[in-house]
Amino acid sequence: MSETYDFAAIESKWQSAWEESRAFEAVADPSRPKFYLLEMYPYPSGRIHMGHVRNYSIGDVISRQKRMAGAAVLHPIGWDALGMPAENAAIKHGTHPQTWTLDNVAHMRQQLKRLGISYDWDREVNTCLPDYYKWNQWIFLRMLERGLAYRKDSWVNWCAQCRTVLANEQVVGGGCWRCETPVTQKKMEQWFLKITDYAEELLSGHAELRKWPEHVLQMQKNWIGRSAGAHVQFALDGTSQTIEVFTTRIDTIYGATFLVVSAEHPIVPELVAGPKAKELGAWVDRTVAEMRRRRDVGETEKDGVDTGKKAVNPFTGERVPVWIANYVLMDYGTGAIMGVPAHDARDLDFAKSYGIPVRTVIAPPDRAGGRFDAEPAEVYEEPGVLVNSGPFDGLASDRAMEAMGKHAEDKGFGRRSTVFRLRDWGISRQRYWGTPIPVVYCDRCGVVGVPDADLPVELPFDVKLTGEEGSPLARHASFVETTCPKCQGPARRETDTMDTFVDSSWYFFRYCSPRETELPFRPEDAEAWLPVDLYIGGVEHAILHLIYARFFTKVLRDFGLTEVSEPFPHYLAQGMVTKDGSAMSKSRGNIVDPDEILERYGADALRLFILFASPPDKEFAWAEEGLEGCYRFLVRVWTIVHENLDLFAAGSASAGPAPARGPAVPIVRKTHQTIRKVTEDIGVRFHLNTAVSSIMELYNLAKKDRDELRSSPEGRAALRLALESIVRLLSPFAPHIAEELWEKTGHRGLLMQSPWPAYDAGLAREETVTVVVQVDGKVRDRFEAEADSPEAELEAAALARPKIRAALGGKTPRKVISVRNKLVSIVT
RNA sequence: GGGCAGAUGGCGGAAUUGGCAGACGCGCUAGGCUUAGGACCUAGUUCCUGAUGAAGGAGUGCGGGUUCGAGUCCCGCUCUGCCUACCA
Repeated sequence: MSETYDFAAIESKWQSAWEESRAFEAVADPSRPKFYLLEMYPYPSGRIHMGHVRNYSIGDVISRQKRMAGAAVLHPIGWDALGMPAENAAIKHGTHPQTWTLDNVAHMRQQLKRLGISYDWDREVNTCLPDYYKWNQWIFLRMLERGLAYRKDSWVNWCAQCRTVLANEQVVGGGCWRCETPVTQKKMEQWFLKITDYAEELLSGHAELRKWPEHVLQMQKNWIGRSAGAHVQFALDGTSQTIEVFTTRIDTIYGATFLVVSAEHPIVPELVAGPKAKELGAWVDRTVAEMRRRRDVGETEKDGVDTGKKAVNPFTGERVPVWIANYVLMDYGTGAIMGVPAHDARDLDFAKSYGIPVRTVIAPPDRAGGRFDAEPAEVYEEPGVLVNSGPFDGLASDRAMEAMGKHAEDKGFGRRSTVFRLRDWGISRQRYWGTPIPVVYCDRCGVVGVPDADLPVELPFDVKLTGEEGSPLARHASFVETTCPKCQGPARRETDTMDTFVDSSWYFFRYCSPRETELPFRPEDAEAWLPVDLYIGGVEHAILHLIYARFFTKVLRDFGLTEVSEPFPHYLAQGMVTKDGSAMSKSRGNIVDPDEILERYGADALRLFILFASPPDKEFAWAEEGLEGCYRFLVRVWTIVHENLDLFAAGSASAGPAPARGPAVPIVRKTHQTIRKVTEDIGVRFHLNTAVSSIMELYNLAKKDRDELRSSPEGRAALRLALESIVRLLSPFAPHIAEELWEKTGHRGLLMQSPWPAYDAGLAREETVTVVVQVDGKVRDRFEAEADSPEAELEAAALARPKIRAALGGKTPRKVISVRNKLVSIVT
């Protein structure tokens, strides 16, 4: 009798219906609460993968539910469309990066539509198009004007064979990915953004991010790496030079038995000068090369040379040897440290290898005043009490740091200070498929920003991409040759392009005014939608993307374009998609292609399964059997609704007031409980898996009781209510089948545009509860009691139970704990 | 080395505030329906003892602790995953 569940026909039918009625359009409406739901936009690599399906399904459930619950929802999508893979594909297949990218976008857009994700496609942005990247350039120019963008020398990976710069991921085992030539380091002038100006605020802003996962905040905190300490100058003996060190433990300075400068430190040439210059110079060259090569490989053996030079400890006047070593980083602190082997494991490691003396200056607090080992074998890194430290003896570490910092300031050889691990953001990329950095170089005027009126600086289409011979733009004469906007004389364009993280640092603003032509976005649109109410995406972007986006937001705020300081007050870090115990990836060959699943089971089943199998923030393990289970559930819902279509026939009113007695009571109660649970699970807890299971429970009860229910008018009304509720509650998860059943049951208008079901707390209330009775911690009996019965009544009832009397065996309870609606616990 | 997260049946997971451990789904078992089915329906399914039942005991990685009561809180471990890594 009932027609079969033809998901393919149903899904395309409703996708068209939604599109025709513009049901996903975001319309700001001051009379309704706004809800900006954002998922991380994808890189158009060619096909949607399961990670995307998961990310976007989670977001879609929440946005659909919010929309039904009355919010004005902004749920946009776009494409992170610039970047290296397009260029690599172009080199490999001889296509143009733009062709390749736009083809991919077209395919992936169809895939997302086929999944039924409720995006406002009118707001789609594509970062590889000039009307988007123009605004990268505009923002860059404003930063340039304020000194937030600047040039400095920096190292890049260089392949001498291909004569080109390589990105880190193009360096494979220290060699070029294409020709395996060993990669060397080359110094080039590059553009940087001054994110360090915002280091303190990026850290203090965490206070507002109460709805971020703790571990993500911790990761960002480590990345920013704030350390309070002091800068101290050591005079280089026999010269007027000083070497400045940074230390977080100035209290240990009496234990400094040597000084170490990084092999990359600018003072190195001076230090190696002298009789052994040749030998030392060679060591330095070798070490620098080694350090650069090993930069991303972990810890290496500590290696160093004694320069023979001495530095003077300003606290003690003591002359200590100056070493050059491979374990001191140039780009942290000052590139020089004081070596305190007794209280720093790395320094001790180094001192032991070279026979440098070790001197204890901090005693553990519990042994202060006692004996201490002058030449300890073990490092003591904790705070303690100063010994061997002249006038500072007896002070606790924290007090000493203050006193000694102040002493250094008073004497003028140091200062208390804070350093950050965070470094300025190098955005120059020597590649084609990126946003051209909008400056020109004029021999007369120097570095000149391109005037706003000349934006965008467009990427020339006619380029040859070979992967060799430097940047493609640098070889493109008509791009490079230009005139200076200031003096009209001949000038050269900058040929570097921007890091694609620039694009993603503000795209969520662009969604608010996607077609704006005067500004990156209209402040009033940003005001209407931002901040993003919920941001969902993989934790792999927890550091870089999320810090850069927070940085850009603060910069845009300082430009006066927005009032918002934190763009994402709520971030949901979605878990990995795995199969057979490891992450789905091409290299592991355990990919499941969403297209194939859509073909066999449809979008609703796929969405339902991916949401049901685990909570959004946990790992999700793919299992085909589980998917089949969800598919079968949809078939069962389809079937039970069809078998009871007569209940929805014209004239039969919607379920009236629930009967107070009789067989309909349990299903009515369960229905209201389910509505409550699903509403909370989606809107408050984000536990979409338990929302689905509670809908299944409601189905199971309806199924079990259906024959009995159908035998009375009250029962029929209750069954109808239950079935209708299942359809409505299911609609954010499996929207197509829900629309179809909504229509089949005689409703007019789109389900997704009808109100979210409301529950009645009174009808959801259980009349009786099961009370557990424990004797000495063991459950001995349970009984039904009226809900909210007073504790004294429960206690009396429990003590009267035959099983409990047996368990007590005549003993008198010493203590009875009674908890309303829960249990009675008897202690003898 | 540092940081973080996690560990619950055969599997994915549930238990929201310290109060019935194992919801829901998968898988499996038995039965029904069927020419047949990997479809559908019914019942069962943490483990152990118990012929079945009744009943009892054990049980949330390991070892302690707090509590009338611990998957949940505290202390100490083990293992797994992720991130980070000479950051002075």
